[in-house]
Amino acid sequence: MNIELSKAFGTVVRERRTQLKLSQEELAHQAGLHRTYIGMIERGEKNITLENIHKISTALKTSISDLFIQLEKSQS
Amino acid sequence: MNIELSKAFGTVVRERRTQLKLSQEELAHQAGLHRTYIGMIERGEKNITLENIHKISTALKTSISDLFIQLEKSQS
DNA sequence: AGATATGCTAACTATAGTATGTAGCCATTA
DNA sequence: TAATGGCTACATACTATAGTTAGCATATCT
Repeated sequence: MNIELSKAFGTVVRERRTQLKLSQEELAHQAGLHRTYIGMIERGEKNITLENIHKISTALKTSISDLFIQLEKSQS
Repeated sequence: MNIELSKAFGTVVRERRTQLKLSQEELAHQAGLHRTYIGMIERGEKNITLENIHKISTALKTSISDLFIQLEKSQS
């Protein structure tokens, strides 16, 4: 599993979540996921699937493409 | 599993692959994945993970964000 | 101290990932 | 006509790991 990519994705999620002043628990609830799972994603410990990427992007009130634009920006 | 989203993603992959005049087998080889797995992805039968999204986008000589921009364009 | 937020471990179960084999379609060539 | 090769669909089946949860620790507030 590509740890770097998952970590970068987790960082983007965390940045967006804190911008919205949401706790992990609040984001988890919005996305229909568990609190500890959101923590794992933000720490890059899981290789997230497309369905959950979508749930999280929706809960963060943005699009999947926007999250990856942010991610790719941070890589360059 | 959100079948619609996976199907839409598969369609984007297939369009891009055929544009590049690659067979499923050639794309699979470029991405380090199996031939039949690419078929499943294109048909939307699997909830693909971030790591494999990345492998496929690289093999398709594009970025993850670009694939989802295409996907979101097709949805609207 | 009590409340809130997050990290981390450990388990379980659901399913993604990998692969083999078969069959079908559509060209091209004999 | 039929035979061959390239490409893809589909049906299993196995094994690796994503997804889900509970519990406890740590840290930072008021």
